[in-house]
Amino acid sequence: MGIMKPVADNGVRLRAIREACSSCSLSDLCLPVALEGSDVDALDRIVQRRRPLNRGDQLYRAGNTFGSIYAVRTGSLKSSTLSEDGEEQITAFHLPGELLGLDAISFDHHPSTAEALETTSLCEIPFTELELLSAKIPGLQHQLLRIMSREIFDEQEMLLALARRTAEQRLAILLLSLGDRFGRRGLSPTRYRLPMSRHDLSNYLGLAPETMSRLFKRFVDQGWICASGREVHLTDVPALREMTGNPNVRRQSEGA
Amino acid sequence: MGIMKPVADNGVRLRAIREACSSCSLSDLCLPVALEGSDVDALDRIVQRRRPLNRGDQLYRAGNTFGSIYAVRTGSLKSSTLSEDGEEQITAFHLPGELLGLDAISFDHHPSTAEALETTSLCEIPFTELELLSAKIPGLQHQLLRIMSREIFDEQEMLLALARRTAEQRLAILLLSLGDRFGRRGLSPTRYRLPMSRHDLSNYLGLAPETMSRLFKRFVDQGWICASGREVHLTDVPALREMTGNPNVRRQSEGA
DNA sequence: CGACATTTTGATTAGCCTCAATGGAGGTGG
DNA sequence: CCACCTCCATTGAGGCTAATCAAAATGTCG
Repeated sequence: MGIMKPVADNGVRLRAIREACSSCSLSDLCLPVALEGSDVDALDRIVQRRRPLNRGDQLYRAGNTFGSIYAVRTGSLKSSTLSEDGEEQITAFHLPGELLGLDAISFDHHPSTAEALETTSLCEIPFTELELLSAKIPGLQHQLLRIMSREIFDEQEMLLALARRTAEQRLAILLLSLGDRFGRRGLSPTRYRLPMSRHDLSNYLGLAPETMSRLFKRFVDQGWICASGREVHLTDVPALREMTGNPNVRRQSEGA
Repeated sequence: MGIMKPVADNGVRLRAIREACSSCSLSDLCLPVALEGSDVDALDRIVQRRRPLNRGDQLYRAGNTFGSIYAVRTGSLKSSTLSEDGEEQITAFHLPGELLGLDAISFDHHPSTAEALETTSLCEIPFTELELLSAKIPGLQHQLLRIMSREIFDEQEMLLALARRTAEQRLAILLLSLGDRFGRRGLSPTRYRLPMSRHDLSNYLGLAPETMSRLFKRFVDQGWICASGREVHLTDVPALREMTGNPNVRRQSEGA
C-alpha cells in the first residue's frame, strides 16, 4: 500500500488530474490525500470522459441501476423525482464542480432522474472501481466518506433551510446559495446567469410560478437585485442575507 | 484479510452481537457480510455500551467534535439545530434500531444536537476504529457506505416528502412513517405511543402547535385514527395513505 | 390541592395558490 | 420583412390554508 511518501512529480500529476476534471470535486478527492504517482495514475485511469449532454438530455433516469457517480465539468443539471400524481419534483440543481449520483449508493439504483439544463460535460467515476481503489489507497476511503456525506448533507441542509420559510426567504436563500456555489468555482458570486427556467426555480422552491414572478419583481423594486431574464445581479447582498432569517422576528439593529 | 469463508460458530457470534446491540442497525452492518470469527470479535470489541440517558439529556451538542456514531437500543431521541433567531428546529427523530451522528462525518463535528425524549440506551461505535476495521474486512466498507448513504437519504426523502405538502398530508405521512419504523422493529405499525410532544411534532412538521391540535381532532373526527394523549391507533391506514398524495388531484377510482 | 406546562378551542389575519388574461421573445412561413 | 404562432413570463382578482393572538381546559407533579 502506498504510504505517505511524497513523490517528485506528484504535484504535476495531481494538476494533470485536476485539469482533466476541470475544477470538479474529484480534485477534492485526491487533493488532501498524499498519493503516490502510481495511485494517481490509478485514479486517473478510472475516470472517464463522456461526450457532452445537450439541453434536455438525461444522464440517468429514476430506476436505472447504479454504476457510477458523476462530476459536472461545465454546464448544469437538475435532479427530479415524480410524485404519485405524476408531477415533476425537482430535488436539486448541480453546478460545475459538484457531484451527482451519490443518492443511488444505498439502493444500487437511482432514486431520481438527472437532466441537463444546458450543454453539459461530465466526468464519470465508476463506483466499484473507486471502492476497490479506496481500499488500497490509505486516506482515500476517508475522503470518499467525507465527500459523500458532505454532498448529501449539503442538499439536506438546503431542504431544511427552505422548509418553514416564506416565499421571500426561500428565493433569497437560493440566490445566495447559487452565488456561493458559483463563487466557489471562481465566478462572481453576485452576478451570474441562472441555468434554470423560472418554472424549474419555482418547482424547486415549492412555489407557484406566478409567486416566483411576483417575488422577482419585489426584489428588483426593493433594489436587492437586478434581473433581466436569466441574468441576475445581487446588488444588495446584506439585505438578502437579512431576509434569510425568520420573518417573524422584527428587524432589530445588531447593536440594540 | 478474512475472505468469504464461513466459520462454524459465525452465526452464533453474529447473534451475540445482535443481542448485544438489541435490534440496532449495527446488525445491518454485519449481517450481509461474511465475517470470520475474529472479525466479528473485532467489531464486537469496538462497540461500547453507555449508561442510559434520561429524558432531556443530550447525547451531543451542535459543535461538539465528532468521534462516534450511535445506535439506539431502546428509547428515542430528537436531533435539532438552532436557527439564527434562536428557535429550535427539529430535524429528525430517532427510534430504536436507528443510527444517529452520521451527519457529522463530513465536518468532524456535529451539526445538530441530539436529545433523549425519554429514558434511552444506546450503543456507541467509535468511528475511526470502524473505519480502520472496514479497511481490513472486505465488504464492510461497502456496507458502511450503503448504510450511511441510506440513513442520510431516508431523512432527506422525509424532508422532501414534507415539503410542498399540506398540514394534513404531513401529519398523515409522519404517522405512517412512525408506524413503519416501529413495525420494522417488531412492534405494531398501527398502534404505538408517540415518544414526542405535540410541540415537537409540530416543530418537526413545520406547523404551529395549534394547527397540530386541530389536525389530530380532524383525524379522529374522520375516523382515521384514535388518539388519547400520546397513544395513537391508526384505524384507517388506507385513508391515511390516500391523503399522502397530492390534494389537488381529485380522488379518482383506480379503475376509471 | 395548587402551580405550572401542555393542549385545546375560537376569532382573525396574512400569505400563497388558483384561475384568468395580458405581454414578450423566439421561431416559421408567406 | 412582417404576420403569426407558441412558449414562457408577468399581472390582477379572489379564495383557501394555516399562522397569529388570546384564552380556556386539561394534564402533570410536587
